[in-house]
Order: sequence, then structure tokens, then C-alpha cells
Amino acid sequence: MTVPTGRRERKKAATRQKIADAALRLFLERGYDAVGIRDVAAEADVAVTTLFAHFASKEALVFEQDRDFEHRLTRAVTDRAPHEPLVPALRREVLALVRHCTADGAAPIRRMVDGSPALREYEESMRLRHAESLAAAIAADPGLTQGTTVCRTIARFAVDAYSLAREAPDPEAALDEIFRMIEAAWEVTRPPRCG
Amino acid sequence: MTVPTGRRERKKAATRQKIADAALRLFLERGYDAVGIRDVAAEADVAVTTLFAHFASKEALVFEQDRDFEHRLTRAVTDRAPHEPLVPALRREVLALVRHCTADGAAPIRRMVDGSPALREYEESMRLRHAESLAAAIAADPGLTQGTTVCRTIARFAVDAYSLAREAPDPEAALDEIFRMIEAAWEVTRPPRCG
DNA sequence: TTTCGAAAACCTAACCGTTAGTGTTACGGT
DNA sequence: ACCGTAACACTAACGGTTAGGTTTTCGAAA
Repeated sequence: MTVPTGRRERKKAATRQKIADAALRLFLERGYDAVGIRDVAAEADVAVTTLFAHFASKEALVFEQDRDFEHRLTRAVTDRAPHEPLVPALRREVLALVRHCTADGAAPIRRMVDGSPALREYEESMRLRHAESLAAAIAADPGLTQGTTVCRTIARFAVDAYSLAREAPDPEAALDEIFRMIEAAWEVTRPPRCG
Repeated sequence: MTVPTGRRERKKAATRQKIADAALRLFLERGYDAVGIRDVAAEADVAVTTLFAHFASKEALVFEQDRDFEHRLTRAVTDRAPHEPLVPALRREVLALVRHCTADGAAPIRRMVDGSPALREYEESMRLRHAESLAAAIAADPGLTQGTTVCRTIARFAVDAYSLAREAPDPEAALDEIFRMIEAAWEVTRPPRCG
């Protein structure tokens, strides 16, 4: 029950990293579909079972970089300045995420993902899970009184904004447009108040 | 180039139906995961390759009934009364779809789908495809001037409404709530006009 | 009616992601 | 120094899916 801070953990992390690196290298080199799990395992000098001990699926190998996506979304809600309205905080974070994934460095990976239906499907389903976490974070905000349905809806809309904006010709302009809509959707859920 | 209305088509449709029936029967009887593709093919007295000539995947077997979902959504837009506003037409159709799938008869299938991550994932990704078709239908409406991003956004929101409402304790009340939000989102996209 | 092209179905054998079962090694706490 | 266990390895399989090539069945033109 002690704090686990030893060589064991470092080795584990190193193995994981070695697998992810090998996978990405091979995928970008030969294409996602042309590379088998056994190839990746061999390249990383690791048993297939070990690979699956670190990654739940072949697709998960591709989204190693996105691991903090979910966390960043929920933190944008929970860690925002006191009394800062929800939607602008969401907008700011989603904008950062969109910028991050439309940066030049991420282009080859994006091309790979867009080229594989399996990867696109996996990503969308991952985002839906993120939306659920986000909904929970919103629902837990003591400053908000909206019901579960509204929270889940806004969370889903925010994640939609991310994927829609990413695919638009001008991502940032699209994000502006979508968040104007989300803002309006959120406004009509406020409890009636005078003024 | 003649009109294909012969026995051939009937036999093909019959085979497809036979496979779908066998699949659903076995799935409901033993559970989705406990039934293999080879079992279904044997039960339908058909070769495995034939099965995959009719259905793209194992999951597709489950959603045979939903085949018109996409079509109904787009028709709700294209076939609505002249000058009928978009969002209420969408709302009406989504409500009908929600009612249809929360009906008592569909309960065993719903339970099966909810119990299998693979099926849930497949369904969500299917709905996203439907949202794309819906977006195209909306964008093609000559009475509307909104851009592609807005159309895709509203389409996505409408499909979200379907899946969120379905999972809510009171689906119809949830749908009301969500469509109030969608209506507001849509309103702010109108070109500025006096009155 | 006969003939012929093509669609539909068949069979076999594999491919590939994934998992179970079972050891083996290396670390961390006692 | 010792033991429990987490990490890794190896083999063999399972289950969805596809490739390859053959046979059957229909539709229509000759």
C-alpha cells in the first residue's frame, strides 16, 4: 500500500511508450491497415499479449496522444474561475483542442485517421464517452441548477462542436458559429428570472 | 436494362429476410455474444459468405428494422408542407422515431443492444452517418440560406436529441426540453431581419 | 426453345484482432 | 534473504471477415 514510485513503474511506462512509438512509426510508414498487431509487437520487441495488456485495441494505439482530452474538458468546467459562465469556458477549451489537432504536426496522423473507417468510428465513440464525463462534471457544478438531460445535451453539443469544427475548411470560424448556437441553446434553459 | 421485377429479386429478398429472422431469433434466445456468425448462417441454412453478401457485419444484423431511419429523417425535411419551419418538422419526426423505439415490442432488442458495447458503438456510428444525410437534405432546402456548418450542426443536434431522449427516464419530456434548446440554436442562425 | 451472361449462392481456407491458459522473470516490501 | 505479485512471454485458439474459385439459377436475347 506504499506510494509506488519505483523502477517497476518506470519500466512499465517505458514498455508502453516503446509500443506506442513503434506502432505510430509503422502506421505512418506503411499505412494503418497494412500493419498487423503482430508487426507492431515484433517492432517493439514485445509479446502480443503484452501489447494488449497496455492497449485495449489496435485503434487505441493511434490515440495515445489524445489521452488527456477527456480530462481537459472536465477540468475546463470544474477549474474555471468562480462565477465564470459555463459556455465561454467550454468554448475556450474546445478552441484550444481544435487548434491542437489541426496543427501542422498532427497532419499525418489526421490523414491516417480520416483514411480508415475503423479509426473514425473508434474516435467518435471515444468522444461520446468524453461527452458523458463532461456531462457529469457539468451536472456536479453547484452553481448550476439544470437537470441531467440539459447537462448531457450541452456536453454532447460541445463535443459535436469539436468534431464538426475540425472538419470544416475554417475550423475557428466554424467553432464561433457553432458556439453561438450552443450559447443560445444554453440560455433558454436558465430558470426564469426577472432582468 | 429492363425493370427488374422477377423471381430473382424476390428470392434475394427472401434470403436476406431469412437470415435476419434467424439472427434475431438466435440473438434473443441465447444472447448476442453467445451466437456466432456460423451459427446464424447454419440456422438460416446459408453459407457464411452469403450472409456477408447481404449484411456488412454481425452488428448490421441487429439493425435490420432501423433501415428506414435515415430515409424518414431526410423525408421529414424534404417532404414537409411548404413554408413549414424546419425545426418543428424535425421535432415531429424524431418524436415519432423515439416513440417507435421505446414501444414495448422493441424492449428486448433495446436490452440486447444496451448490453453489448459493440452494438452500442455500431449504432452511434450509424446515427452519425444518418446525421450527414440529414445535413445534406437541410442544406439542399431552397428556402434556407444557412451555411454548411450550421446545417451539419443542426442535423447532429437532432440526432443527438434522438439518442439522448431515448435514454432518459421520460423520453418525451426530455425530447421537449432538448428541442427547445435546438430551436433556440436554430433561431440565432437566421439572417438578421426586422420583425 | 435454346443459349448465354451474369447474379446469387456455395465451399474451403485462410487472415487478423483478440483472449485464455500457463509459465517465467524481476521487482518491492518485509 | 524471502515471498508475493506485477509484468512479460509463449502457445494455441476463438470469432468475425475476406479471398479464391466453383456451381446453380434466373432473365432475356437469338
